[in-house]
Amino acid sequence: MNMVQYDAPAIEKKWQARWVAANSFAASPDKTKPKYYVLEMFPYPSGRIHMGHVRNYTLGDVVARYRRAKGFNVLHPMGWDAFGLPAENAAIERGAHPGNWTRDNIASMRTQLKSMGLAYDWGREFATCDPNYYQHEQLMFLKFFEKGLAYRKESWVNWDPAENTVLANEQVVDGRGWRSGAIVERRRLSQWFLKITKYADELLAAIETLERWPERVRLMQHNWIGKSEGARVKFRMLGDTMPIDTIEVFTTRPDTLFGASFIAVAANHPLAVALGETNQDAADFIAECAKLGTSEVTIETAEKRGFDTGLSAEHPLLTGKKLPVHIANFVLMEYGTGAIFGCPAHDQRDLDFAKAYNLPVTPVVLPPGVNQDDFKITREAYTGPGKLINSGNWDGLDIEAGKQAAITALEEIKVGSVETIFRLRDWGVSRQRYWGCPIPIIYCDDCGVVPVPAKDLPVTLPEDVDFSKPGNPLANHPSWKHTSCPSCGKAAFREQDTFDTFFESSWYFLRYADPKSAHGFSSEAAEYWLPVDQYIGGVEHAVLHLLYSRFFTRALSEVGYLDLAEPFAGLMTQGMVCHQTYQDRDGKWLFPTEVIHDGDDWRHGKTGEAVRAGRIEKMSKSKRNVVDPEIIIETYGADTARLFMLSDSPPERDMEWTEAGVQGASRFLKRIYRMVNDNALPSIGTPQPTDGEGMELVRATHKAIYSMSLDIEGFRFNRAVAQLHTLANSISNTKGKSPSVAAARRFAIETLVQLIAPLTPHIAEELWETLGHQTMLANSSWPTANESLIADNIIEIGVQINGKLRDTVSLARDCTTQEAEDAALASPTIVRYLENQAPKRVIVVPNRIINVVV
RNA sequence: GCGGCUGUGGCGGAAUGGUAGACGCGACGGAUUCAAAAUCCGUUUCUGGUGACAGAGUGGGGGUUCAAGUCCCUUCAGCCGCACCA
Repeated sequence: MNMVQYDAPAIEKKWQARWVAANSFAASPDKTKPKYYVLEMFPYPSGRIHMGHVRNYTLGDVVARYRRAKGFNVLHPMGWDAFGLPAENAAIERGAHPGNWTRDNIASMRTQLKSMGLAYDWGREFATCDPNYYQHEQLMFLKFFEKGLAYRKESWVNWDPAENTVLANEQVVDGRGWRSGAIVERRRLSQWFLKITKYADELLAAIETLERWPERVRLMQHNWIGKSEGARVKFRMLGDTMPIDTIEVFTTRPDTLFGASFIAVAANHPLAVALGETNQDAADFIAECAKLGTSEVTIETAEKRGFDTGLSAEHPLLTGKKLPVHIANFVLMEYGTGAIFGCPAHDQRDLDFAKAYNLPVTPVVLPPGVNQDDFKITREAYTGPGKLINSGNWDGLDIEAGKQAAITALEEIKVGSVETIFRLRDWGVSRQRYWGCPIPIIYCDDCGVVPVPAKDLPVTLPEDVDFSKPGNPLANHPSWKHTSCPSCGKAAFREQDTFDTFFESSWYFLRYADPKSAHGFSSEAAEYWLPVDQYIGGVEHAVLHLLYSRFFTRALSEVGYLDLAEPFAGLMTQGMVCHQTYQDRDGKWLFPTEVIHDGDDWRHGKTGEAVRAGRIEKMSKSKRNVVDPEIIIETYGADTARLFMLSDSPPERDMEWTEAGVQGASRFLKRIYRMVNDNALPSIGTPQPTDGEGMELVRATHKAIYSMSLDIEGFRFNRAVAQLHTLANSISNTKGKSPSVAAARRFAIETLVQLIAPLTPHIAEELWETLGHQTMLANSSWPTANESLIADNIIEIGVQINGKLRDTVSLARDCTTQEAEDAALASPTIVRYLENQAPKRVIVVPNRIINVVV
């Protein structure tokens, strides 16, 4: 027997080199072929790949290789989301230039990715920090600006007074700067915004069309956009000394207007601000609200608190009825108009507030089946359906009719109108950072905001920057910001902010379609390749990245780049890679490599001390429950790592990385390797048997092709792997030595190698070559199942009595109902159970089940 | 608080309303070996029984159906998202 060892590293290097030599995975320029665009979310070049990347890219690679084998022109690109904060941190901490640091990281991660054997078209690779990339988004921005899709306004930022810099939200920990520990202040700065709210309705409505998106992502986007339909109502202030003469409120319940018992405004509402200037008590209360707002814990437990301004407003429909005006801590300036009318009977927050401040509670909606005299609101507001009461001539209307009546009445006297508002805010894209795409704007004392002319693009980042001083290096740079006004020629300043890095990732999938284009991408290329047929990545991008990309596609269409609404036709969100955690006696986290498994106990590999094995959690550096993909690939090979990634858990669910699981995957590959190398097989093309044991193996093979194809298309990779095991078992269990069985064995083994190729491509190519083939599997087509061979002729059917399984009978497939019934009733077991009673009814579901009802 | 997802052997997980537990991991028994690793064969949902077999079983309770892990109602637990959104 020929005992060849499975040498994964050697095999993997060999085939990776051959794929490169043959340029196997370049997308074809032939646009007459049906296309398939598979995309995995491109990585931030942190320096090393982690298991999450391995899972993500393995999933994408299976899809890409499968579609290629199915005859599609596949686009499967890879690149780098290369701007971002970690590069600046490295610069500050280690003195590395962000550009060099990023490019070094890209180089090492590219090497790591290549060792995984991913079928990428590397010819399309780019990094978003390259001016060749970001210059195009500068032009896009200018076009957005022309169309009013980009604008400038004042907005709040987190300001670290110690570092003299702006912090991102995630850099603020418990109200303090993460590095300095200084208490963060809020400051107003002029910033750039993209008008995503213009598309709020469209982005919401089009969620319906995203049929191949996970329901939960669609829901999250739905909630994020947060559409509320209601009315805007004006309340006239009473008295002459008012800072403002009307308060506008937004409500989704205009039908409860007669239940209004107070008006409440946010602490930063213009009325409150005006009052705070003259009234010390009001100012104190406002200051208190501002303080509370910063900590999240207090929001959860905060009681409803208010400040009675002593002012009042008039009810718009009840002349003379006065409503007291309060400043309330639960009213948000950012939502609606920053003011509400309180209807305590039908809103829990209003009720809590009314009880705290002794305000009247008037029920105006009567639940069905309740007597009005018995209906009292005590602890809980009633928000359910019912008929209006205490509401003048609206009494008796249901809620919907009441809303209509209210709007009509308010419109008639011009104090209100229909209003729809969204939770979605415009996208603030300014970042006070160096390592990002410069915003191509010039500020001139005379001409104001002047776009950089297209001919002057790109506005590139200066390389010679100084991170030793606090603040933004772009602002500190001696010369970069100084320029002349494109319109009048006078000395002027450049915008010193850069774009949010979500800007780059909002169109990179378009760039891949045409990565060398001088215009970002050509509309012809986009028209052929887009939308992305299958997008794969983590669910953490369910809202921001995916929503911004959907917006960008629409905005780019509006300014003439392309004609497309939705960028991603199919989306798959993968689960996290988890691992058990380990702690030593002192509670210090230990790496899995430091720990050895000793019977049921864990010990420290070096000290022998007992180790506490903890929860299985998402791999994270802080808990040290990480496994380095590079070491796995060196030890077992990329194919083993890929196979294990796919084997156990469905892709959208979290998976647990275990040593036993890796070994299981490795064992299976070795088994297949032996199967090919240790079996004396007849030559290619030996005719297949038509009966006997060989025929059974042929059938099993066709079943495997059929099921495996469906499983890959349905993202059931764990089942696809199970199909491969089943086929391998069938091959092993077929013992016959006759030529016909041997021919069947060759067919089955060849097919097994073809089927496993998208999952573990290197070993598949190697074995394909061992089997005598001259061509590469990378260029071979997917096997076709002969469906007529899939169904067995004799099938085992369960026989139930009153729905309980009692026996099985063998029947010819597609036999008549009568034959099935007769066979069932002839079964000795069934006869025994029937005890001479005649069955009441016999239900026969052909080829499935027989149920005898007694 | 609101919304969503998930609960199936020791474990990961399979099951178009139709024979629950495919496939794998682990465990146990056996073969091979001087021995071990590797490999091969077998057993493995639980309870009772040597056994044929019987009973129970998909978080709990109820319902629809000839038939429910699957559909409906209800309840519990875990996870995720949003969160004073008017």
